Amino acid sequence: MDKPLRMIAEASLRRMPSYWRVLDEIGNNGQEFVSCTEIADRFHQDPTQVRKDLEGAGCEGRPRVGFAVNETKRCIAEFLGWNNTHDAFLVGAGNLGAALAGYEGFQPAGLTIVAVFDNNPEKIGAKLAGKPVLRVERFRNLAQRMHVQIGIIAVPAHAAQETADMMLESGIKAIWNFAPRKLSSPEGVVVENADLTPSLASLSAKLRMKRDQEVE
Amino acid sequence: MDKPLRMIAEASLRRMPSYWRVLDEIGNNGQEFVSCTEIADRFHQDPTQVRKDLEGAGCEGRPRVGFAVNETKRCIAEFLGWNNTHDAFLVGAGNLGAALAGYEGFQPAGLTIVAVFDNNPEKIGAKLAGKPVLRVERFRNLAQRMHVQIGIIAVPAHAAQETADMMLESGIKAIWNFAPRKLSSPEGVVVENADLTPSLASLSAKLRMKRDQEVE
DNA sequence: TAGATTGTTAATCGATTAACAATC
DNA sequence: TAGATTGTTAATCGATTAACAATC
Repeated sequence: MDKPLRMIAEASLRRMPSYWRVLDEIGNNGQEFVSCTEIADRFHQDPTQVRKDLEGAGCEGRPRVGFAVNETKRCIAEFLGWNNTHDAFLVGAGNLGAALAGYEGFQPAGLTIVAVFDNNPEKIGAKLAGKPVLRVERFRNLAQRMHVQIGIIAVPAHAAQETADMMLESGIKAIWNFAPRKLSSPEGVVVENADLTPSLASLSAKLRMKRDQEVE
Repeated sequence: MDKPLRMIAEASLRRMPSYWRVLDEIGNNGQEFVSCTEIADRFHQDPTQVRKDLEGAGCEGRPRVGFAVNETKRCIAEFLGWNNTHDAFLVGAGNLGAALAGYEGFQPAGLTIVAVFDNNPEKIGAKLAGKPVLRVERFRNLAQRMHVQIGIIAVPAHAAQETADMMLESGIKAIWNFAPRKLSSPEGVVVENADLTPSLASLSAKLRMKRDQEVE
């Protein structure tokens, strides 16, 4: 707010939730202050990196004392935009959609999936994790009326791009894409890919390398 | 196999599945050769990076002609360990577990979830996406008998570490962790975190920055 | 004051990008 | 041959890590 919004590194940004979680745990133990070293130790990470990351988020500590646990939690949440609650629409009522609709871990982030959309008549009208499943044709109208800004894509890969296009036409500002496909989208729209395939590739390649080493 | 196994960058590794997918598409169009530039254009990426990545995976192209589509697909699959099929055990039969058990996108990677484990008596004995749900106490014995090397964690955060410990005692060599918590594990074990929180943090922080900019 | 920890600047490291030579 | 594209080495860029000054 008072500080100029410097561009912070993507990698740094992605470490923030871990910091938040550690602070949450430490706070629940009744501890009021914590040093970067203590935070870093929990992940076998460099204390300097923690300090830099927190600085980037605009959090301030006190020399000799450390960072105030609750204040720093608030600061991270503020930085990540987790203090404003976000309503989101989810498209795709399959297995993955069901998991996302029912997942409770998004709560600290203030993310609430308020409705699910699908084009399968058998699913429409039912509930998914307590949320109504609606005809995908209703997305646009409802998104505009409710000022929903986040769209979550959990459809098969071949339908991902058209779903994204539809979302953008509906005024969606940010897309969280779980389909294994890169989306093309206009400049200025926030697109975050949550495709699991890179993670699986890393796992299996490392497992293979390990095996190859053992054979040698 | 013939080449020394150089350490390849993590980021490069994670780009491999996209290359494989593009090659798959191009191959299905009947095209036999493809240049790095053509691959790169699909992601608005640098052609040099594609070339470097493929080189790192041990794939070879032909000057003036490009990379042979099918050969390069095979090369990437080989590099990622996708030619050997992997059986995996999944622990946690909740929403997320159901999504993973039913997800078909793991097939190109040769990953098959053969059994699901849980400690909730109501779930045990049922099927999840066609796979049997078993008592978690049976994990160890079955894993050793079936030589299963990959364990997938889809339990709540507070149970993640004990699940990991149990897996490692059972001889599991690689853990794919979907719980939002870093795991501590001995050197040499492959642990890949698929926690969604960093992805969500990136999304919401960027959305907030965008909004802040518009206000100015 | 002394000492611990932050804040900040400098050095290192690695990944990405650019340049150019090799090749079919 | 000429030209397109690979293969490879060099330059740039950015992120991580180290060093040290500032501060309570």
